[in-house]
Amino acid sequence: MPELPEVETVMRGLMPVLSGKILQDIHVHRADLRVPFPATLADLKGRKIDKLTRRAKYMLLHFGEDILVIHLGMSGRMVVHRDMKGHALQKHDHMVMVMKDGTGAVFNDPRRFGMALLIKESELAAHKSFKNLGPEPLSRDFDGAFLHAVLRSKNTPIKSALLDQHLVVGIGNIYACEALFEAGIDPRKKAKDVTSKKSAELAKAIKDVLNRAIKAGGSSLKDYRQADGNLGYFQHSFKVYGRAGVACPRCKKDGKKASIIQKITQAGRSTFFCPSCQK
DNA sequence: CTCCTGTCCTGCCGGC
DNA sequence: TGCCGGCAGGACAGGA
Repeated sequence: MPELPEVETVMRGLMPVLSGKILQDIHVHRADLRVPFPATLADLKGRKIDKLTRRAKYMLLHFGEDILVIHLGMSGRMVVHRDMKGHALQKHDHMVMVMKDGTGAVFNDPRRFGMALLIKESELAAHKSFKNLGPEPLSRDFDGAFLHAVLRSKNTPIKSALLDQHLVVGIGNIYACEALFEAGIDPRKKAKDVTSKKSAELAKAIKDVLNRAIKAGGSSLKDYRQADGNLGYFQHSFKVYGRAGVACPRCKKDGKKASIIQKITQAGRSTFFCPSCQK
């Protein structure tokens, strides 16, 4: 679920409740996620959260040198509460953070694909989850020239390449489909065959689609929620994702007979695209 | 090495 | 209504 825009939205929602605050208590109710919670989370009690940052789809809560890294996996949520005293534990609430001022945040994850890691700031860059990550797509490091350069050696379909966090981070199944539609690129095209010109268009489409999604507060596909519990709105803007069988909005706009959005499987994941607009 | 498949887990939806 | 198969936003190990 959570791709870059959703993680960014959640992090922004957590900031006013967690940043600069003292963590009074942290309870783990269920530690056996797919990656088990570290046993040392309790060491964070009494410590201050200096700041929250994001890298790829990871949220980083900085407790001085110690960083609590949270990944939401497929179904994870972080929900803030203005008053933790009144919070009754919900199903799949695996970790609860209570701040000294009575506010708090709850990590809830039905499928338990999410994770929490405790990493020293000095060891973050060398950590296996971080050391091979590509650039942030919204940074200046990421542009058409960079994208073209990393795609050149890839024999895999462009859609699959966009999901590879070693090339560029933060793009998941939804935004890969949406960006390829926006750039007019066939998801089945080999990454190495994407031209320099098309790479530039794709880089721009990725930035645009991610920025628009962040502005909308993330998508609300299925049960995604912002940190305040509200739904995001970007799902209403999907042009192709989840729209198999529906008329392509671009074909339709051009007044011609609209093509129908197709759904195919690539590398075990669903891909949605317009067979006419995407070449 | 590169690339794809399967797997982890629960919930939900559609079909029968 | 109830059961069951299929599918879901991510990441990574393992095999070809």
